[in-house]
Amino acid sequence: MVKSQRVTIQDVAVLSGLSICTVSRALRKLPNVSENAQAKVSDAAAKLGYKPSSAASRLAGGSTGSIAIVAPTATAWFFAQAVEAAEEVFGDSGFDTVLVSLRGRPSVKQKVFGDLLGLSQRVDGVLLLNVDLSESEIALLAASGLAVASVGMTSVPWDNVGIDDRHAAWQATSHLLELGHWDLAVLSGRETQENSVLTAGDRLKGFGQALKDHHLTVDPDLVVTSNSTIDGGRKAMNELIAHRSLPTAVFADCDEAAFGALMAMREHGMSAPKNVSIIGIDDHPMSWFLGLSTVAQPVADQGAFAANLLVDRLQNADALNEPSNHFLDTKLIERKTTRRQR
Amino acid sequence: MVKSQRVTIQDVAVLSGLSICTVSRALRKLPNVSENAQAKVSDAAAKLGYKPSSAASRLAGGSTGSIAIVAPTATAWFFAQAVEAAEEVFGDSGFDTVLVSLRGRPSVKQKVFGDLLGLSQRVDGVLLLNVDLSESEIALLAASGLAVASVGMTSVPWDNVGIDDRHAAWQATSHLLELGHWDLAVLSGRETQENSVLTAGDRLKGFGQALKDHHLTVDPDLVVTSNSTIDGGRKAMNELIAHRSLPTAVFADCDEAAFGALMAMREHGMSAPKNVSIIGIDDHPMSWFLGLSTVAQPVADQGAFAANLLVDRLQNADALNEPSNHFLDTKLIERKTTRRQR
DNA sequence: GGCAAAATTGTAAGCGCTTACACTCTTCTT
DNA sequence: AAGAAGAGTGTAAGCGCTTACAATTTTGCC
Repeated sequence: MVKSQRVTIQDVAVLSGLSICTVSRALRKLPNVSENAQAKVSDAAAKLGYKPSSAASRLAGGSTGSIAIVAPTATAWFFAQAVEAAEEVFGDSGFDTVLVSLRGRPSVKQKVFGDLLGLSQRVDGVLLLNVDLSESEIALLAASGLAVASVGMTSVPWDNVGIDDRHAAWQATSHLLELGHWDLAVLSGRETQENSVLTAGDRLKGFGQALKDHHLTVDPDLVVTSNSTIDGGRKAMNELIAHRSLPTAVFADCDEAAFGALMAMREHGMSAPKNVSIIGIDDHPMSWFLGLSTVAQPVADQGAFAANLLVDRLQNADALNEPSNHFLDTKLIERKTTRRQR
Repeated sequence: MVKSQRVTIQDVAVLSGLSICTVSRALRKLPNVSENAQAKVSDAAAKLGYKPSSAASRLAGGSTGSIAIVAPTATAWFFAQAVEAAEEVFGDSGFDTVLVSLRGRPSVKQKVFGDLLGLSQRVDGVLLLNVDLSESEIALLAASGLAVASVGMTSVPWDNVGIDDRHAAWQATSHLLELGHWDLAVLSGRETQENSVLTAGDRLKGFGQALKDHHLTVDPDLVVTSNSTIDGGRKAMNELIAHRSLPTAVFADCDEAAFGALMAMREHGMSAPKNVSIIGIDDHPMSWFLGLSTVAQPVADQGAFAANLLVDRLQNADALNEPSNHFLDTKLIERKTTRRQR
């Protein structure tokens, strides 16, 4: 069954009584192969347990059968989720998944251009998750010949899927406003090169828009910038409590920051929604646990969707349709950290 | 700088004025290359920005330059952490990381033997994270010619690193006992084929050992089996509260189960440590947030350590030392969910 | 029925690298 | 000082696959 000696295309050719060339074409389901030949080849291949050598295939100009996923990190909930979903799609489509975690190093560029354009020899395509790329980097990638797709990126010349961050923030903020809150603070993620939280800006805009829709204006003193982490949220909330005025409600632009805020409150003997209402964005599994109101975004779906788009491009290289940009729906989930302001 | 035309070994050979063969050897730092030649080659390669083609290398019998990480899932905190740590080590050593997530499918075997032994053509080595393998599968893998290392597996014929699960459970349980608790329940992870919680059995033993050391015996009615998830822990705790007797302290064999237990208590108007003391194992980032007492295990370290072991094997194929088994230290972290029983 | 066009299949030349093996030079031996 | 042993280098034969292009068979049509 499991042969120690490699089964090559040659063996299949001999068994099926056809030439290597025909076998190669049949295996890849190229046109100009008779049904007869096709059948013979499939049979022979199955009987022999033939598996093409990706190395040979690649070397000869074919595909590598693998796709790279590039993410800022693999540990954060969002990315772990998206990576796994994408990996599943790739696996099911017969691709190996090569994981590249940037880990917030300064060598992002080097990774992308040293390895990634170096990667172009090893993978057929790249799935970018929230990677912060410069104009020129985008251009280079687009010209690399690699199939590219992304999650959570905007104005890129390839398929992208994400959520409407402005809208999500608007939803969260509007919820607060509709509960009668008008004194709002926002915990806004920093837009850094390193951590590539590309979404923070849009979310802040959505917050502003919601206020505007209710004829309110943003109080700059209640916009506190923080890292999109538990600790970042905690520090930001402490800042708010200690050095600024306490609003009646807080919009954290991601759930992890909201957790931190919750924690900071607890440290000051306060709790939500008793003293302050709090809402986040994400619907992290812990949010349910903590009763955090939030705007849910489909994470695995985004990864899977983008992965499918990429696989489609790879498999139907002929259909050269325009790059598409998809927005998945977000949904307000009201739990226990927000309540009506009396 | 970035050439569109591939730089091959041939180019390096020409520039350095040596033959392809010598270049190949110099590049791989094989013996029988003069320092002079070595220097010329390095220079030329650097000047040209030469990167070997892994496909060609592989095809010609060399290495693929990539390593597979096989894990039951990539999303769980433990695995995400370990995967990232290992990926970093591999990346730094010049290897690509191929991620294979089993996702608890019934096709584990197929993955491992269809793909993985299929993978043997695509990777140089495999890092197994807590994968539940049968005897014969282990044997096959060991005979595959692939370099193998693992995290959290026992009695395998390759390098392994993990924690002493019995001891960790013993530490957690002893903590409870020393606080004066003698009426203990345990939330024990199920040992399933699918989820491959290989550690549950050992942890249960450690629990029993601690009791024994204090001249107590395990009450079967207070051993409740659950999935190692938040929801699993919640259900288990509910079971305890609703249908069995309530102990004064609970040892959950992982932090996530402890979270669920905490939640179940809250649903019944109880809290830790007021009504029941609770301790877990892991030191999940949320544990700090929730004040959960626990036994910390170094997760990233385990991944990195095992990854290094694997890379060493690959790079020093000559040093054929025995497979080693390493246990990393675990540490009791006392927080707020455990207190002295009066 | 005969010939061009279309469909199918085969031939052979690589892809970029590794590696046995052959070949030069250097060093040691004795 | 001559031959053996070794160090350093080059030659050439693949690894298993893809792909022009050539060869062959089939089909369609006047």
